[in-house]
Amino acid sequence: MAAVSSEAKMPPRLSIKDIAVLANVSHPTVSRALKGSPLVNPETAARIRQIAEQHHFHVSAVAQGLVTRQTLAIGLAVTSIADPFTAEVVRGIEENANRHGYCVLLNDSNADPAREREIVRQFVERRVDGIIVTSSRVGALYLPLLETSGVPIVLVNDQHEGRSIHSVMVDNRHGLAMVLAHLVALGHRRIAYLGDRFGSASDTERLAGYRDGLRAAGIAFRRELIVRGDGRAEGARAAMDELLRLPQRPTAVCCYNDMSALGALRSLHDHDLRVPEDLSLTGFDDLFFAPFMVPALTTLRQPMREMGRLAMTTLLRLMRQKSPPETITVQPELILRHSTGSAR
Amino acid sequence: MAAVSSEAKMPPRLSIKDIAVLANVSHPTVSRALKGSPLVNPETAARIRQIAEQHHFHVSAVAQGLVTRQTLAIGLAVTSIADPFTAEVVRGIEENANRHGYCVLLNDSNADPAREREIVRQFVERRVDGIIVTSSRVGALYLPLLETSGVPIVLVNDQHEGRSIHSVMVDNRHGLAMVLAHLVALGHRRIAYLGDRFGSASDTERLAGYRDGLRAAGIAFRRELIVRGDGRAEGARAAMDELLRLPQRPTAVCCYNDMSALGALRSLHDHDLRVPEDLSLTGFDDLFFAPFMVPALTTLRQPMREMGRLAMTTLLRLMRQKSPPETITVQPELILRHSTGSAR
DNA sequence: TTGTAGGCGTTATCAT
DNA sequence: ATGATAACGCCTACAA
Repeated sequence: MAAVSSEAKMPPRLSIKDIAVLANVSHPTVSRALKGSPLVNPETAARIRQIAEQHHFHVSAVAQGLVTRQTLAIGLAVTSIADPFTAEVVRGIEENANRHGYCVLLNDSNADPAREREIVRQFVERRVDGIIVTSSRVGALYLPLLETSGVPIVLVNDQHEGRSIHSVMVDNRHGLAMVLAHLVALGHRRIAYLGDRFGSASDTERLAGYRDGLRAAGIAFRRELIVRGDGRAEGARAAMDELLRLPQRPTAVCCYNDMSALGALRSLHDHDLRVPEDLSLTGFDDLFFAPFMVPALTTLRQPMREMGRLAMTTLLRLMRQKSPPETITVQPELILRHSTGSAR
Repeated sequence: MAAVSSEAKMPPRLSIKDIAVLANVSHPTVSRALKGSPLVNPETAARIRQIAEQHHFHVSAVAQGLVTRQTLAIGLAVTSIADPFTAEVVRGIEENANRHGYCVLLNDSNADPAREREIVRQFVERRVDGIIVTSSRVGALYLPLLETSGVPIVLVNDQHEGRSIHSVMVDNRHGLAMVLAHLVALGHRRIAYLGDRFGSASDTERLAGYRDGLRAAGIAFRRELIVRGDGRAEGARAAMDELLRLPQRPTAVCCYNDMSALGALRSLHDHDLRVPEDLSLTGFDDLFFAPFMVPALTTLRQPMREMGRLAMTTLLRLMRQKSPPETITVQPELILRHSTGSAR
């Protein structure tokens, strides 16, 4: 019967040995020539490269990895690449990694801690030189793995309380305090916080900043002004609906992030409320759509790409030489646009 | 002077041989046990696994890759991971890849064709088992590489004219024709197209669909109703400004994509024009923010995640057995929301 | 069921 | 400047 094989006449993968015989030299020489070692005659080097090229030869990074014991690859675990915030951070990491000759192994945990652990395990199996995890809930759990495998790990926006691991994050607390100060200056006193419901550290910290702001202005904290969305538009919309059912509604609402503000704004429009005339609204992140919302959103800019770069820079240093855990905190910047105005 | 070395007492990486002596068996046995081979005594297998675990041993995927000649990794080159459309596609790919035991090597070309080529070269060097490229401008250029390296490639939304390579794409032309039909049914006759300026195939095809729609309705094509943005909000905003300077402005505007619609809407608001009362607006993609725009955007939904899955499924098949180039076309779905209404 | 031997494609360490 | 030779850590016959 006819063979079903599809590898018809797949040219048998070449190795430096093949190139070596073609060039009439030994394979170590080919190896040297191909990586531009100075200890090889320029002419023969050129000839070797010429031959390699015309045979479409590419050295095997996996063989290299085996002997050099470094793969020049880093593992990157994210909670959701479809999240614009994450995507920007990834961009910064990727860019920086590439510039330094590293490749990025991307894995999406879909916000599942168990899956996240599995991913990290796979990373060490693949012998990545370093690992970055964004918005991890289980950051601390990596410590043992880190110890035994020796693979350095850096976290971006660690969501676990109590850090004992390298990480870069934004100053959530101070950020929200700034927002509050802004709102208070506009005359607001009845200010709500539309948060997240998953008990992430960022939410906790932002809420703390909110309370700091209240305290600084001598405004009493009122439990009914705290509602919980899910960090995304749909959940925030519902949370805002809830807020609007209050006997006396707030004059300003601080959202956990821009995604939430997007959903909240939808709710306000549906209730025929005008922003900022009837109610002021703020976000956090400054995602690409913030300036295009109607009205343009006042928010806290998080230097997302820069944070990615920073994480990678930290990792590069760690891969070179390990050092004690350190958390880098970057400051958010208050971007004033048109969703906030004087209190009525 | 004190040593600066940081590799203090890094436990010397274990290999199956080490586990072998610890378990008093030969290394092939360890190898078998660790991958659950049925040809090893269950008890010894358990013992071996136990030992491996307590020593935090993880087999080296790179060594495996060297001998099995497959890395169980695929290369994924994107034009920009920060683009929400791309991010969704990546999600679908990643998800599907993982389910089948594959890892994803992500690279962002930043829309630079030269960089894209370099990335693909690096992929073959790293011996990925397959490659996916999104929105490639130079798809056809991969053909030779594909031939010589034997690495299968699948394109998502190939932007190059004349396909001779595996790819999955959306039916751009039919999509825009549907939008036109919708608008025409609402009584619009003066309909503009706000496109992209980079000569991508999607833009060309969508424009063709626009003209199809015009023709079907017996409406003459008018050059002045075609303006060019850049596929993103800012460029589209400027393009819309331009459109509004026309002596007689259109009653409806079809945007190249949702990002463009976002920018266009901003411009309309700045000109105190109401949507859809004064002007109808449509997008393409149905990104997450479309339902949250004010008014919610009527647009063509592209099954982004599904397209990613599809691309991966195709690649999986190709990695198993190569087959002649085939382009899979998916249909977009018209999502009616509130940015379109009757012509005045 | 288990062990032995050889090789996957490089780099590294010696010589020459 | 170049070559032999030995790893790197695993898998796959094949033999026992």
